[in-house]
Amino acid sequence: MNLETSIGTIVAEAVKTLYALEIDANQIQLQKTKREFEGDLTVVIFPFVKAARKSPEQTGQEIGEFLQKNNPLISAFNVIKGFLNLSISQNYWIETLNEIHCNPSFGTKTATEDAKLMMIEYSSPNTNKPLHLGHIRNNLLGFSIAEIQKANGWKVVKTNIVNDRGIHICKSMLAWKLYGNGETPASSGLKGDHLVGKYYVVFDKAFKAEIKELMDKGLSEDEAKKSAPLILEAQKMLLAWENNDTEVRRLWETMNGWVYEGFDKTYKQLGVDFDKIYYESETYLEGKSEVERGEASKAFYRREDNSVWADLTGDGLDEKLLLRADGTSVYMTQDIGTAKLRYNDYPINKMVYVVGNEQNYHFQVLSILLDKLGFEWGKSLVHFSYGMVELPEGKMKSREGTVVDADDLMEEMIETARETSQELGKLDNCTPEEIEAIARMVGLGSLKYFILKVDPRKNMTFNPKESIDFNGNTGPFIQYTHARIKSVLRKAADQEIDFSSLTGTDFAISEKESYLIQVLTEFPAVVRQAGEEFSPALIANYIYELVKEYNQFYHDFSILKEENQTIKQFRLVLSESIAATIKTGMRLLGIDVPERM
RNA sequence: GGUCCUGUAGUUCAAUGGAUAGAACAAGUGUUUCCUAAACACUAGAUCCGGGUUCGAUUCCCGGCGGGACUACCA
Repeated sequence: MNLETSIGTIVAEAVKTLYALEIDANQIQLQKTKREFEGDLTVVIFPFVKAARKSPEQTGQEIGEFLQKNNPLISAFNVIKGFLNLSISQNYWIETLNEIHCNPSFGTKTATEDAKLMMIEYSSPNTNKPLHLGHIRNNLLGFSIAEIQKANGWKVVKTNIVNDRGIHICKSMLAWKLYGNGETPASSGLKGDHLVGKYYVVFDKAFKAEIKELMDKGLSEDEAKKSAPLILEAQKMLLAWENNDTEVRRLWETMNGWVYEGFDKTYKQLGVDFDKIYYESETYLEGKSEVERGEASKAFYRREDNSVWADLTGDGLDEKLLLRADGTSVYMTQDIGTAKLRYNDYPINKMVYVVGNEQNYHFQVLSILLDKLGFEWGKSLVHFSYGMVELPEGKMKSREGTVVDADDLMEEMIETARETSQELGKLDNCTPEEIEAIARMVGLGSLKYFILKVDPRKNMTFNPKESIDFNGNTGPFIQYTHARIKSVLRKAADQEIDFSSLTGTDFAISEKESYLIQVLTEFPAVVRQAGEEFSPALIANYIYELVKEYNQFYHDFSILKEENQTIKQFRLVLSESIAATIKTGMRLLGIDVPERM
């Protein structure tokens, strides 16, 4: 039984005995005592004052006396206004630390044989442009959520759906064919995804020029967009693709191959991966046949122009197109097919889509459509809807060239970390490989922490110039603390001090130390909550608090110079437990922590 | 127009309905013969406006005002 439950139970007992008030133990409001007051844990008294028919102060006093008499864990108490502050005995904290220290998987669970399976879709790139800052948030959130759910005992399958077909893909193919002169990643030195992205932009420019020309000739903008030779050519190419035209298919495979090679590098650098990748080119046909099945079962209907629609007005939404008049599929069609295939492939208990909040409507509709098609899991899809990353000047727009490229950004962060390390001169006796590995850990740690510490549901601002920070509430601050603890532990090991466990428990510790243990004990609950709320930010903020507290301790107390051997051992055990928790917590965020930096 | 999200120091972020709204960066100042100063300490600075519910509201409800997203035979 943990501390909260045991205190909750005894408080419930107290109010029952004193005031004949029946209250459930987990309804008791408990909170960590604020720093400026004496105590560890606080009971909020206000809910009992009515039944007690006494002042909050008096009620608190009575409950406090009851608790102290009946629970040896409570060493002292005080009442301020309606708050009963309890001090917990030092022995409790010391023994708790020992338990934490002995538990290598503290805070996390491992999936059992019969654990439920969660599939998490994230990343979902288009093969016509390189990944940018928005994708970074998506990838980091998806990966971290997967780690967090695993730590909560789920089996997790990480999946990626690649938008590898469609008119937009044909655009870059066409531009390459027309203007590329056979350029390849090898011949140009460009990363594959960047090369293809370049031709997507080339297409857009040429297309715009054609539109302007046509408009100058008197066409309306809409007419111009529909009749520009380039777009007609792209549509022809899509049709050829759908008809398995050998030449088009070969070009498609070649260019997508370049892109995948590029994406793989980016994913690897970012430290994310997938267990199963789906491609829209392999799922869209399934979607089409599902829509046709839905039409046959009258869930959907066909219009005179031969297009297929779902009427969602009964659900408070509009009508939704599912197949175009020419029979080709749309985004929604493909997502239906992909969902079905996934449930065929895996015994999914929970399906989670990590997709930006701009697609809230899409997923609302998807869920309803799958339900209408008779899939009992349709309504249970979870859209993990996260906020956009904005730049100080507003939203990123690829066409206006204001996107922050993922590869460039990561490289920049690593370079800055490299320079900082060099300036501080702390790695002078490390090998070049070690220095490089640390620069990478710190640079990426800074970026990842910056993104993940923010509540995922909120939009966030990224300032390329100012957001790169290695001081304060940042990844490197946490990494630094870990490295510093490790350094102390190495020295202790050199001196052959045994800190494998506490040999005694009968000694006095400071408030700072017992507080640190208290913060440590919260870790499992934070991991659980982060899983329930899909929020890596909770873990990030928790670790920051732990680290900040530890740094104060480190500054004010000596570890290796402490003369009392028992206390020295205690501080080493405490430090090692904190280092382990930092490492576990950061691992849940997908951030590595170095042994030295 | 409709639906949804959002508004906290100069800036970027915190705060299960609880005590004097926390941090970090930026500004100003101090701490290194001492386990890593990428640290620690100090100073100054904020809940968009108006109602309501409550013993208590940044949080919940209603109404304004501001910002954003969606509302495509694009994905």
